[in-house]
Amino acid sequence: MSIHLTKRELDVMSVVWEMGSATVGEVRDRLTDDLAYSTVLTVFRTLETKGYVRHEQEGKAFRYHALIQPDDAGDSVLGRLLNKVYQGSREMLVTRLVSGENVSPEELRNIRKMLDERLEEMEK
Amino acid sequence: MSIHLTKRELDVMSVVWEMGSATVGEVRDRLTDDLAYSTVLTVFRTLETKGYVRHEQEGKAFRYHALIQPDDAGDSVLGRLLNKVYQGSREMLVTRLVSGENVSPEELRNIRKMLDERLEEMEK
DNA sequence: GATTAGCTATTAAATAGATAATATCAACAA
DNA sequence: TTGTTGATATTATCTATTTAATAGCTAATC
Repeated sequence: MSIHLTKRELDVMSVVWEMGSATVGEVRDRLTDDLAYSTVLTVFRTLETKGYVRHEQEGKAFRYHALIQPDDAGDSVLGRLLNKVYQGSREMLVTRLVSGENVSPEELRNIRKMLDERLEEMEK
Repeated sequence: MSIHLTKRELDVMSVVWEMGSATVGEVRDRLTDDLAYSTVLTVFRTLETKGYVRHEQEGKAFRYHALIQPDDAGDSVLGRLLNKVYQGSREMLVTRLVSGENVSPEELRNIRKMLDERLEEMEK
């Protein structure tokens, strides 16, 4: 059972992940698109129905907490991207990922270091 | 203007990219889901309307060719994944990408090599 | 010339997703 | 008590997406 989030659901989950938890109002304030209060509420309710968030009362408002982690939501997207767009080649995917202008050498070195560590791990 | 493909559109484009070009029947045969001929045709027609493929007559059938490349379609997904799921951290994304069991050391080394080359390129 | 095979074209309909108006409710203030 | 405020709950609407039935066309075949 892989996790599927629609575009809007991802927008909302993203804020929840970033903030740790969030209310409808907080999410609404952070979204670039200007959505109605009830719109954001509706998204939260479907997320709750799907079991991806839970809420607790906080004053008169609800505070929502994530029940899934970013990786859980990312895997299905990443898998589809890898297979359908990059024909299963992780190298092609990463090549594209680091091909932009605004990618710093530090970031590249960090990624390389991570790979080194993972390779060492594998050879044990 | 970023390119957006729906799930089904991506399924179809994926076959076209892989084969170089494809007819409705060829795509239909390669999809894991068993769709009606007219269903695949409809997807091709919307892809053509959007300007993502063109067709030429081949015998009595149409042969479709891609007018967009995998990278073009991948960028919007990759960007959203990077920002909404991994909070902009390419390292986190790549870490997850290479964390599966079925990732070979060769693939990791190839990715590392690609990063080396890119780093050298940047320092020039 | 009628039939069949293999297509494309047209049209319809069901489902999913996005958006928000309006109703309701509870707490606090006047 | 009676608004007013700031939430949630309900309900509706619109658009996008997916799927496919069926109609129509053309070339080969009987």
